[in-house]
Amino acid sequence: MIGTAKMVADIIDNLRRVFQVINEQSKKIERETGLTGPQLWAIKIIAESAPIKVSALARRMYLHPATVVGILDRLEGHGLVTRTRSLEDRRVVEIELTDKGKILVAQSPVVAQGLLVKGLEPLPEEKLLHIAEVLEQLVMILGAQEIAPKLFFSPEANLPRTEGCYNGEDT
Amino acid sequence: MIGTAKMVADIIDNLRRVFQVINEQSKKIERETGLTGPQLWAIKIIAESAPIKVSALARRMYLHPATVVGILDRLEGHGLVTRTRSLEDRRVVEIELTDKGKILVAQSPVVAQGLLVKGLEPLPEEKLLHIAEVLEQLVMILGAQEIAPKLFFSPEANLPRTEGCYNGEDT
DNA sequence: TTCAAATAATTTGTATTCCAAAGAAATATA
DNA sequence: TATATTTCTTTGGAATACAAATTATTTGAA
Repeated sequence: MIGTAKMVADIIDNLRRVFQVINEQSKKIERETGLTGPQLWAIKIIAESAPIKVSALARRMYLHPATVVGILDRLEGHGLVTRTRSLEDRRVVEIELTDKGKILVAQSPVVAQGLLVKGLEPLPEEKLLHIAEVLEQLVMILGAQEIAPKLFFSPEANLPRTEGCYNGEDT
Repeated sequence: MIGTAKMVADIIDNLRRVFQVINEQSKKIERETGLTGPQLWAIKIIAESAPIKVSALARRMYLHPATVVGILDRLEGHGLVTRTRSLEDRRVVEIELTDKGKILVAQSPVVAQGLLVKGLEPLPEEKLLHIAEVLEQLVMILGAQEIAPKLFFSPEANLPRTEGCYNGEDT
């Protein structure tokens, strides 16, 4: 007979393992691309949403704009992104990927997401439904239903210590 | 009819949500205790294993000893830990919690682990078994079976970029 | 129209985390 | 004893992160 306590402990242990693999994958990518976690995180968001404003990027990353400026400096230094003053509103700076940046993003593997996708796809629908249900339940337990999912391989442990200070919308 | 692709995407989204809640909880604790993530992580390990050597602590945290020295400096500055030269081997420094440190650790809530435990415990065994199976499957997919689970609220995204350099055992 | 307020990005200053490399002290081994 | 190893610390450098101040621009109100 398996006790409740033991099962709860097992569940938590396995969740930890999942997280750890994901983080390790992201480290590997860091070594391969030469970019740090936040830099990679930023460039992925830019790839998704270019052209994007500095403030919008900061919001998406849950970081202070000043922090993002530094990250952008480095990405620009690597020739991966460009900054352009908007003609419509010259206070605004629009960030885009260079060709080099696009290639890097395209090449940088999908990390643990890839591992997961590859592992999940071949499973029968029935089993997938199973897994989906369980995760949904975990999310409910954590009261996380309303939180928008973010990128995985982001250094979320480095999230800012205080609440975000930019709450507006894009555009 | 629900497509495979959609279910896979949902699963990954929900994993992200779980991940994020845990990190947010840890941020909250940071604000409450006034300690940063690594500091809290360190002090928790010290609480578990005191007295612990600097090298052992570094190993447990997967950090470079030099990094741990800095963290210890700050914890010592806050009056939370003590450093004592070992009498047996005077190269060794043994770290222990002060009373203040013990109180802090005791008070600092168990974060997302607590949320999970509280949410899981009341579920029927049957359901727990379900969840446990699914997570085990995810772990298998990620090939993470052999990885020892680590603390949750640790800034694992900040793991060292290179392989660990201390491989010995405690004691 | 003019001038104050708000907005957007940046700069400056400070703290922290992280590592590598080099150093000092103690211990172990040849 | 001489050499190597272990243990911790120091030094130096890069990146992340925020707050506060700054600059340029736009918006809005008098």
